[in-house]
Amino acid sequence: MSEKNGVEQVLEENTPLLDEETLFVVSQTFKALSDPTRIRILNLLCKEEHSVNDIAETLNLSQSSVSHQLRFLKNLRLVKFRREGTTLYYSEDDHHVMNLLKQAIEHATHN
Amino acid sequence: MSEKNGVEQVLEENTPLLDEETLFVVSQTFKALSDPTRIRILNLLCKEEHSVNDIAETLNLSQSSVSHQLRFLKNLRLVKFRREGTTLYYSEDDHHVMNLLKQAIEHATHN
DNA sequence: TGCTTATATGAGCATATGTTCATATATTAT
DNA sequence: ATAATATATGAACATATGCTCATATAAGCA
Repeated sequence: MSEKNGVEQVLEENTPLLDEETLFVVSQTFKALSDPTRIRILNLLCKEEHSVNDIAETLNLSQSSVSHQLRFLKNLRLVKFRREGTTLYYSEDDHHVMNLLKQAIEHATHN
Repeated sequence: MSEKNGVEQVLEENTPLLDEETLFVVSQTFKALSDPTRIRILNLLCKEEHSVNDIAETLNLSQSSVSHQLRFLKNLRLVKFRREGTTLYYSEDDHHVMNLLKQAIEHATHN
């Protein structure tokens, strides 16, 4: 607080200021979870893999929109996919982030 | 997947589709955590309360920017404040959301 | 009351974001 | 090779977001 000077700031057991990279990673992670469409997609992939069209139909979204969002999630390595013919099956790829989502959903519903 | 029809969707032990309100609450929560400035502020308020100017100076942000973000966080009830003369001391007000942030920071740094 | 300090607020602006539309690419089957 | 199906992609557009600047408000003090 106001009575602290620089020396105390260093010596004290304190919450460290976050470095650029941590800040970037954390904000990116939460940004991925901050959009309703992506939340619905991740929630769907939570239990089992789904094809792009399947996701689109189940969630009433356009194929294009789903594909764009999956690219976004894939870039952050939150989802992965396997190919079977012309069909791509997407599934979750980050247990930890999925856990954050589950906690938030649990908290939002169970209250 | 594709072989499921509506009835099975209901009967099966399945990840339920999220309702509008849950979707809104969850996305709002993560949106709050998706901006570097807000993350830095919350990280600072994690341990102890801080005045607006203190936050601004510590994090090298403008007073206006901090005030705007604090209003945002206060609207979501993630922070609260107490007055002491002309000074407002802000502190955290949602242990659960703070926990999500800590987990993400932990994961980002400890990797 | 007037002055000072701390904080809040609104307008304006530049950038980011999410969607749609049209089209491209890729795989399989004929 | 051609057609059909599944998915990806880029441009365009509307809206959201976060910052700054100027100014308002609010509390304490001379």
